[in-house]
Formats: sequence, C-alpha cells, structure tokens
Amino acid sequence: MRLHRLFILFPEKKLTEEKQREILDAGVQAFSEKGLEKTTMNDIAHRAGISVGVLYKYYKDKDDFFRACVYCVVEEMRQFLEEITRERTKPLLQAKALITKSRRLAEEKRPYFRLYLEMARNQSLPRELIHDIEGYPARIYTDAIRDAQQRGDMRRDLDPALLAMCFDDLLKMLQFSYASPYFEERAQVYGGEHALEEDWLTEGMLRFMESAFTLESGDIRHREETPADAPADCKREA
Amino acid sequence: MRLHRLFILFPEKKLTEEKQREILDAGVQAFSEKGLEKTTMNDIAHRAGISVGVLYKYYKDKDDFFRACVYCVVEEMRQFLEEITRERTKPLLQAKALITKSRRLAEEKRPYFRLYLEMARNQSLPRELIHDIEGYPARIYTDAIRDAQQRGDMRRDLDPALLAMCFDDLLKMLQFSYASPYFEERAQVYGGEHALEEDWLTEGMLRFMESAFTLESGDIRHREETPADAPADCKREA
Amino acid sequence: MRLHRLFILFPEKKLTEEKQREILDAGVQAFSEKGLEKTTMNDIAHRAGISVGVLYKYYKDKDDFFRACVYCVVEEMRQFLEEITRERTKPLLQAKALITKSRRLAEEKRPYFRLYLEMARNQSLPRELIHDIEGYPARIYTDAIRDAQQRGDMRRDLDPALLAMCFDDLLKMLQFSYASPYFEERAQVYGGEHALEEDWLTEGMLRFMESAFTLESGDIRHREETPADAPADCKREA
Amino acid sequence: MRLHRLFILFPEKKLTEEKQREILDAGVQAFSEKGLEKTTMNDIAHRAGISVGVLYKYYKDKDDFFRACVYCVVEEMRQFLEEITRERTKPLLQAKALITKSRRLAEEKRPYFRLYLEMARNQSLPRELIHDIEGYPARIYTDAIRDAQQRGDMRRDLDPALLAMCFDDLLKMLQFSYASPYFEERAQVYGGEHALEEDWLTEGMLRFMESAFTLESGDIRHREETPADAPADCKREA
DNA sequence: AATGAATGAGAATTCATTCAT
DNA sequence: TATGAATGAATTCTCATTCAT
Repeated sequence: MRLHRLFILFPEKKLTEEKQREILDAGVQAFSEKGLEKTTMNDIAHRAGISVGVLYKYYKDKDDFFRACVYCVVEEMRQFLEEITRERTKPLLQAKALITKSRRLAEEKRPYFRLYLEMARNQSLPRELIHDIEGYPARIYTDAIRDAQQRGDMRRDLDPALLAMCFDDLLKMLQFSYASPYFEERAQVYGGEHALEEDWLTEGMLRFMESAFTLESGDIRHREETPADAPADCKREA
Repeated sequence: MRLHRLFILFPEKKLTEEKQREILDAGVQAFSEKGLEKTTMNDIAHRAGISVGVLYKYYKDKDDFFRACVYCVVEEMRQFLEEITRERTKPLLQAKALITKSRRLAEEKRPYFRLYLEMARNQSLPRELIHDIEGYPARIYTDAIRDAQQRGDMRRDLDPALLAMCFDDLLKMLQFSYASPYFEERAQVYGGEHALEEDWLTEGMLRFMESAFTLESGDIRHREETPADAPADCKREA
Repeated sequence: MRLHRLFILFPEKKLTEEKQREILDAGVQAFSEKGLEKTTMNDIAHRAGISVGVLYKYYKDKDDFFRACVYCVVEEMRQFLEEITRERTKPLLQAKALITKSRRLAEEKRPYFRLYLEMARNQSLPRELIHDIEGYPARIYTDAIRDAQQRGDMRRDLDPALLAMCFDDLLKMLQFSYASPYFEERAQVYGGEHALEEDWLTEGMLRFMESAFTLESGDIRHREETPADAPADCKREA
Repeated sequence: MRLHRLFILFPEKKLTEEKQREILDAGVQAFSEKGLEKTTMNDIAHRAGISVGVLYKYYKDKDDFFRACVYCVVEEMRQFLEEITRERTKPLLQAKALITKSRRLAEEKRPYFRLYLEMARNQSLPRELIHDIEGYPARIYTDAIRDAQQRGDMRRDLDPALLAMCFDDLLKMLQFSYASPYFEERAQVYGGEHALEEDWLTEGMLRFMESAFTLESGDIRHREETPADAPADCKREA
C-alpha cells in the first residue's frame, strides 16, 4: 500500500532500483577489466554516471562494493544453473545443455567469469562466502550424478561428489577459456587459432565428458592394437 | 633465459646469480601472498635483504619484475614437468606421476601456483609470454597423448590436443585446490573437511582420468540396470 | 537575541521555537562531544530529529550554526550568573555561591563548558562576540568587587577589574576541571584520585579565595617561624 | 665513536636532526594557527619545505604527528620551568620570575600555548600523556610551596597541592591571555585596550599572588571601614 | 654499485552544501 | 516547507620511482 503510494508519488524511486543495477554492472565491468586494485571508485562512479558519494552511501567501502558485485554475479550464475536444471531431463542432457550454454554465457558475460577469477584470488574472502558460492552448484551436480548413477546412466566406481567436482573443474576451465584473455590464449595454444571460434573446444569437451563420466574401468573392452591412423574427426594440424 | 642474460651482464659477481635467485624468490613469495598490487617494492626489497635501488637496477619497473617472477616460476614448473617426462615410461604412468607429484609440489610451493593465478588475471600479459608458458606443457601432453593413441593406450575418438587440454584443465584445478585458499575451500565444499588431507581428491581424480582418457564411446558395454546399492568404493559419508 | 529574531520570523509556528531549542541542544551536545570539525551536519540533524535541509534553512552554514550554539550556551551562563547575583547579598557570599554552584553546573552541563573551550580556540571569532560573551561577567564581577572594596570587605590595593579577572580565571579553571576530560585529569594530577569527587578542589579554592581577595600586603602580621608541623587542615595523604 | 664517524662521513645527517626540528616547528605553528583539523598535512609539508611523504616516514599519521608536536612544546616548557627553578632562590622569587618570564615566553612563542589549548580539547588523549605533561610542574610547584610553608614564607592553612594548582591556574590563564586571540580579547574586556601592552595584567597578578599565597585568614587585621577613595594605584577607568 | 630518503601523483573516503521532489 | 539523496571538492595516506650520497 504505502509502497504503492510512494511509487506513484515518486516513480523515480524505481530508478534507484534500476540505478543499483547500473552501478553494480559498472562495477562488475570495471573490476573484470582492470582488477580489484586497479579499478578506482571514481572510475566506477563515472561509468555508472554517478558521483563517488553515492557509492559510499550504498556501500561501506571499496571492498564491500566489490563483494556486492561478486554476489551479483554469483546470483546470476545460480539463476543460469537453475534455469537449466529446472526441466527435469536426464542429467546427461542437462550437462550437455550446461556446457553449450556456458559457452554462450561466458562469451556474452565475460565480466562475470573474469570477476570470478578476480574473486578467487582474494585472500580475505570469508569461508562462508565461498561455501555460499560453490555450495549450490556442488549440490546440484552431486545430486544429479548420484541420481544418474542409480539409474545406471553414469559410472558408479567413483564418489558422486568427486565426479561433480571433476565436472565443475572442466566446466570452469571451459568458461575461463571463453572469458579470460589468458585462458583464451591458452586454449589457442592447445587448439590453434580457431579453437574458440569453431566448436573445437565445446564439442570436444562435450564428447570427452560423455564417455568420461559414463564408462568405468570395468567396461573396458579388449582393443586390438591399431596403427597410427586415428579416425578423421580427431585429427588436427599441430 | 633472463637469468642467463643477467649472469652475462655481471659475470664477475658470482654472488649476483645467487642474489638474483633470492630476490626472485622474495618476489614470488610476496606476490603470491598479497597479490601484484598489494605487494610493494619496499616489501620485496626488505624480504630480499636489499634496497629498492637494486630492484630498479635489475628491472625496469614493478611490472617487469613481476614478469621475471612469473618466468622464474614457469621455469621451475617446466623443469618439474621435464623431470617427470624424461624417463620414457608409458604416458599413462607419466600422467599418474604428474598428478601425484603435482599435489606434493602444490603443497610445498604454494606460492608458485598462486602466482600462476595472479598472472592469469593480468590483463596486460603479452601473447608471446602466454604461448611461452603454456606451449611447453601443451606440446608435451599432446605428443604423449598422440603417442598413446597410436599404441592403443588411449581413446582415439578425440583430437590429442583436446585431450591434452582436458588433462591440463583437470591438473590445474587439482593444483589450485592445493595451493589457493579459495580453491582449497571449494574442494572442501565438494569433498568435505578432509578432501585435501586424505587421498580423496588426488586418488579420485586419478581414477577418473584413468578411464576418462582410455575409454571411448564405442567401448560402451551394455550394463543391466542396477538398484541403489552402489559399490563400496564410491560411497562416502554425507 | 538570535532566538528572538527567529521567533519573529516564524511566529505562526510555536513548535519552531521549541524545535529550535532542540536543534541547538543537539548542536551543543555534538560539538562539545566531538569538537567543531569532527561534528557533521548530518549528525546534528539526526540528533535533532530533523533533516539537514532544515539546518540550512535556519543557519547560513556550519559556522553560523556553531556560533548560534555558542550564543545559546553563553545565554544560559548569563542567566546562571544573573540568578546568583540577583539577590543582593554580600559580594563574598555571592562569590561563594558562584563557586559552589559552578561545580554543580559544570558537572550537570559539561557540554556547555566544553563548548566554551571549543569556542575559545576558534580563530575566526569576531571581536564583538567575545566582548558580548565576556562583557557581562566582567562587569558584574568588577562592580561587585568595587562595591566590596568600598565597604572594606575586599582588598583595596588592586584594581577591581584585575581582581575580577583573577576571580574569573580561577572560576573558569574550576569549571574546566569539572567539565573537560583534560582538566579533570590535571586536577587529579594535583589533588589525587578523589580531587573532584570530594570537596578538595571546591572547598580548597573557596578558602584560598576567601583570604586572597580579602587581605592586602599591608595586612601582613609578623609570624614567628614554626616547625614542620603544619595545621591539621592543610595536611593530606601523599 | 661510530656516531662521530657518521657525523664526519655524512655531515648532512645532522640536517635531518635540524630538519626534524623545522618540521615540528612548522607543525606547531600550523596547528596553533588553524587547529588540529583545519591544518592539512600538505600545509605542514609545504611550510617545512618537504613533501608529505617525509611526514609519513617519520610519523604514523596526522594524530601521531600532532602528539609529537605537543611533546615538543611540553618539553620546551619543562625546560623553561627547569631553568627558572634551577637557581635555588626563595620560592616567591621564583614565582615572580615565572610570571614575568611567562609573559615574554607566551608573547614570543604564542604557538606553544595555543597548541596547549588545542591539545586540552582533544578527547582522545591518553591519561598517561596528561600526567606526563602536568606532572612535572605539579611536582615542582607543590614541593616549592611545601618548602615555603615550612619556612613560614607561605600560608599554611591550605594543602600545598591545592595552592600549587591555584598558582598554575592563574599562571595558565596569564599565558593564555598573551597567546590566544580569545583570551587576549578577554583580557582587554577586563583591563581595557592596553591591558596586555602595559603591565596591568602581569604586575597586577603578581601583586595579587604575593599576598594571596602569603596571608592566611588568621592574619586578618581589623580594618576600620573606609570611604570610597581607594588608593591611587588601584584605580582605573571603567 | 648500493642505499634508502625524498618525491608527489593518485587513490579512498568524508562531508558541507545544494536542490529536485 | 521539509526531506535527504546526490554532488564533488578536499583531505589523508600510500607507494612506485628517482637520485644524491
């Protein structure tokens, strides 16, 4: 009621909400571009079209603001993960969707993933925050994998939590490859100039995972020694 | 490389070579502890037992010194990799050794891996440096994998370079888990309190890789649906 | 004075008069606690339960408001002095009352005296303001002393204005001792832990003044040399 | 020895000592002119002909520097007091010298006494510092007074510590009158335009003290009531 | 060649004051 | 008229870099 009246009297107050968003976006952008320390509060204020004073009205200090940006990004990622896992298809299909869409997300929202790296190196991050951030995907992945193991869709010779971590390891590195200049370059060291432009990385990793998470040692079939001619689709110039 | 050059510049001072080492060590330590920006040149000079003036005699500026530290670490890692791959055992055995010893290395030389993370976020790293750094392991891994594929020891349905990258992805995340506070905590989110102390992570990842890199989709064997009782070795307390 | 003017400006709002009082009280409190510069306009507004805008409606700027607070305090002190000197008893009795009641006033209204100190250090105080503030007590004291001199109740060998000033000097220091943390501590340096709690300071100063303002050099009586045993009432534990 | 060699090798090092002095002087000057908060570190650096960096090399922060200035002033005052009390003349003569020379000191070194006022209002002064500052004069005065009481040169009806405090009260106000614009003006309110230029204040207070500290109530002599004509030397225009 | 004091640009943060609502 | 969000100048403090000794 009261809120509604306020909304009518000061419809601009809604701008504040929007402005908040704008400010955080400016922060994420700036931090991901230049890093925590090289980004100045003035820079952020300028990008957001506000004065530093506003920044300090909403946030205690630079670190507080940085953490808010991290939360913002983490929340976005959680939503991304939620959306994909909402539709209760087979875990393997979900994983497939996750990988494919991660690539697009990482390309579109590079700052988000760079901010992740920026955060990961922060020495003063409270334990709880880390659990907050990693807990959700950890649970989602582990549960899905346990589920798949029970259905017989996934290898059962390993702790589901470990498989979940390996999955996230690979997914994270994939995302970094599309978001961080360093890991981008690294991907090209491995996959050549077009490693990221074409489907080399995404498709390749997808296919790697498909069997890596499905087959267990016991599934091994005897293979007769074969000569150097590998199948066409796995060849590539050095 | 750099070290060699310096040695030539001041050949009369055998101490210089040693001192250089000390200075770089101080740098690696400091940078990995506090990050590039939070580390001061005075701090480094103090740790190395020299004056800032010396620092600026050997290195153009802070960034130049940081890069030298990175080189130093990379060089160390290269040697580590070289040592392990020198003895021409089977690639799979080498991988095994790499993983097991990586853990120990990461624990003993945490600064090295933290410096890697610190470096990876640096936006102003020249392409060439990245190729320099990642090129060596990329080549080693890819060659070894191609080799193994030809012998039939490794799945052939994927580009060796891609498999190499996946391998390095997992290895890197493993190393980070033992070296970076953030990834340490993350490992515990997945594997519980003792994820790092016991062999949960190292052993688990090793076993994951064993089949992940060996089996290909075609190897799939029909498995009869099994009930909820997973094999003992994949169970874990909640 | 000022208060009167404001009352005329907003005569329709009886509340304003009261609010004014509240605002000034908030100011006096804040300024005396944290000093002129460390007190913020927001702080004052918050204490007074108003918005900064109001502050700037009534007062040109922070300095103007500070001066208003000073006036307020000075006015209060003037009333205090007026009340005591209204009843036309002997000057010496008035002085006695002044000292005794000053102590109570200083303890109850510490902010008033601290604000005095805060004001006394202000370099940009207009001459007139100082004359305004000190003129009233100066006149009262001087007149009373001149009066007492004529009656023979006070030493006549000195200018009544000078005696008045000495009296005010001692009175001020007494007040500071009960109101300012620094002078409080100083009193304890002289009189020990309980200098202020018991009557050491007040009573002592009263007795000091009694003869100091009464006797003149000519009154000197020959005193035979006496040994170390001072009279009981001047002894004190170490 | 070593110090001597250093002195010869780097005679400029002595400049540092001198520079220290210059810096503190600049600080005392600035703080006493504009107050603790209104004085900026840049201002001080500028006055001292150095850069802010130097200030922060020698002193932790502004507050630390302020305290150093206070110590510097206090030390100076202690020396002043020491010099005067060194020659073991009669306490009353020492008091006389103290008052006379205080005036000159206060006029020459106004900043010192203004800094005292600036310090006295500081809320965060540690107890110990206050005891440090006030302890020395308190002891000197109290001892001298006790001594004089035993000789019969001073009134014995009061605690020597209390008399000491009254003496210091009057001395401090005298000093303030010559050093602080506010108390200067106040002195003129009492003593007229030339209160400070001529000897009205100094001489008057001296004569006031002479008997105030000498005579005790018991010394009172009966005085016959006298008419309004006070002695010439105590008259003054209003 | 080594030292480390000095420099001063630059960053974080505060707060008096304004002004749109 | 009252509000209090927004502004941005000013201040403290840091630290890469220089240079006289």
